[in-house]
Amino acid sequence: MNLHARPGDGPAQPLRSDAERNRARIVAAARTVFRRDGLNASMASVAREAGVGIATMFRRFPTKEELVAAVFADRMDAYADAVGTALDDPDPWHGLAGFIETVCAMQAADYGFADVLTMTFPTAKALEERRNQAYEGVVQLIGRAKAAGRLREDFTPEDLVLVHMANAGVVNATGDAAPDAWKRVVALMLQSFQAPARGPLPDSPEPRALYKAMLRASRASCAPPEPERKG
Amino acid sequence: MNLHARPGDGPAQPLRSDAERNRARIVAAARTVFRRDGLNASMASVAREAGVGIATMFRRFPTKEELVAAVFADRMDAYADAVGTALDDPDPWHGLAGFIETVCAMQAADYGFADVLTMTFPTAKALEERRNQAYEGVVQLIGRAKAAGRLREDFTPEDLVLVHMANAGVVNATGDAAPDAWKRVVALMLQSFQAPARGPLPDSPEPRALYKAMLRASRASCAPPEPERKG
DNA sequence: CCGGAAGTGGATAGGGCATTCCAGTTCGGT
DNA sequence: ACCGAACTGGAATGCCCTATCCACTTCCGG
Repeated sequence: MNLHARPGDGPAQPLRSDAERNRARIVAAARTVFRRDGLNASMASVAREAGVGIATMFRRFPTKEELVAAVFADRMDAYADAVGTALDDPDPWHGLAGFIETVCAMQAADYGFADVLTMTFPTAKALEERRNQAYEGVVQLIGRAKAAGRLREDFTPEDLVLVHMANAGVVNATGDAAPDAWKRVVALMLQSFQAPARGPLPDSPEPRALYKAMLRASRASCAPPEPERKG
Repeated sequence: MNLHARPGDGPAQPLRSDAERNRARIVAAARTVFRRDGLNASMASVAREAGVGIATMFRRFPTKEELVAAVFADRMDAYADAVGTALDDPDPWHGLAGFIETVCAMQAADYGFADVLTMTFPTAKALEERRNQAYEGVVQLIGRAKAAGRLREDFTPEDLVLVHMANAGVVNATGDAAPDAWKRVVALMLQSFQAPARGPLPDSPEPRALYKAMLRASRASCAPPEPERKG
């Protein structure tokens, strides 16, 4: 699971042992905090949780995006793996449905990841690469499920993102007061994905528009309060 | 539309004319700000938008909940009215579907209202009364649509709240980058609500649990940052 | 075991937000 | 026109957040 992989993961000279230790503590703390509070958690709160000075945070992770990338690398791996598993399923519909359920469960278990799936982080190369990799798998999966006549013909890959957004909404709103509510919503969506379609749908959003939306959201989380606009 | 109705709307002696004018400006400003930024907008930003001193805000609306109640009174009226319209429809399924579309459109047009529909504000009597009134209408509507054999039998009133939460998630995530994405999600959900059901669903959340969730959310928006928990 | 590079945390600047206080202003009945 | 009550805005307090700086500490190769 690449526990020691760092963003650049490259030639940059290795950290001194104590620095490496602190780095790990920071990532672990961030994992906890993001899971609990979502991506809106502050850098400061992560530093506190890690028991480390604020400066240490910023030296190691100058931007929240880098921290997010480090924290969710393994979740993204699991996400990509889940697509692989789905592709291995001899029944493509069963594979797709299982994949969607699995991923939504991951969102329910980690508020931070719920957010991550509705955003895009252009500078987090490794993360986005995994996402694209998963995307390609999903496209295949969709094609096969349609070919098998189990998935409605007008289903698009963008619909998957919409599912993530809707699920994030339910998960965030219900919290642990109704921890299983998302399952019902996801089941409902899955049923309407089945072929034959019960009716036409409004157009799927343009991929570019959706990308813009995801970008906007990540910027809102990772570089917040602008000077405040005036009338 | 009760433009001049105030929360208590009662015997409390009338405001001085200048105070009343400021009050109106505050409510108008809050309407604008909440619509644009959702309920997380700060009291301070509303005061700025209104061009009024901060103290004036707090004297008139000591809690954000009261401001929210004043601002969304008319939206809640429209919400209740929409149920009435739906009940007048000779085709109960058509009525229900139209209602859901209408309300989700209201959410898309007003981020603040999108939030309001996923929260509950115990002290805002008028608001909650309207909500309950709408709720009763919805229960009837559901009954009729089931009786007409058009709505799946396991549909519950709580599902409507889940729709609001999911829709809020989509609306918030897409913003104006993909302003119509919600329509597709809502259409999908509607199709899966149709009878006959395509399969069983996980249980609907308990009404009490859902209430707790909605309460939690409103508290998060109206009385935020607790001291920060420690490890 | 020693010295410099690497690393550390606290202090600090700069900004936002909620909330309270108060000296000055405006309203409106007489 | 007057005067007290009602009302006003800004200043002050206290907290949290991002980001940077810097004097001090720790590591580790020679």
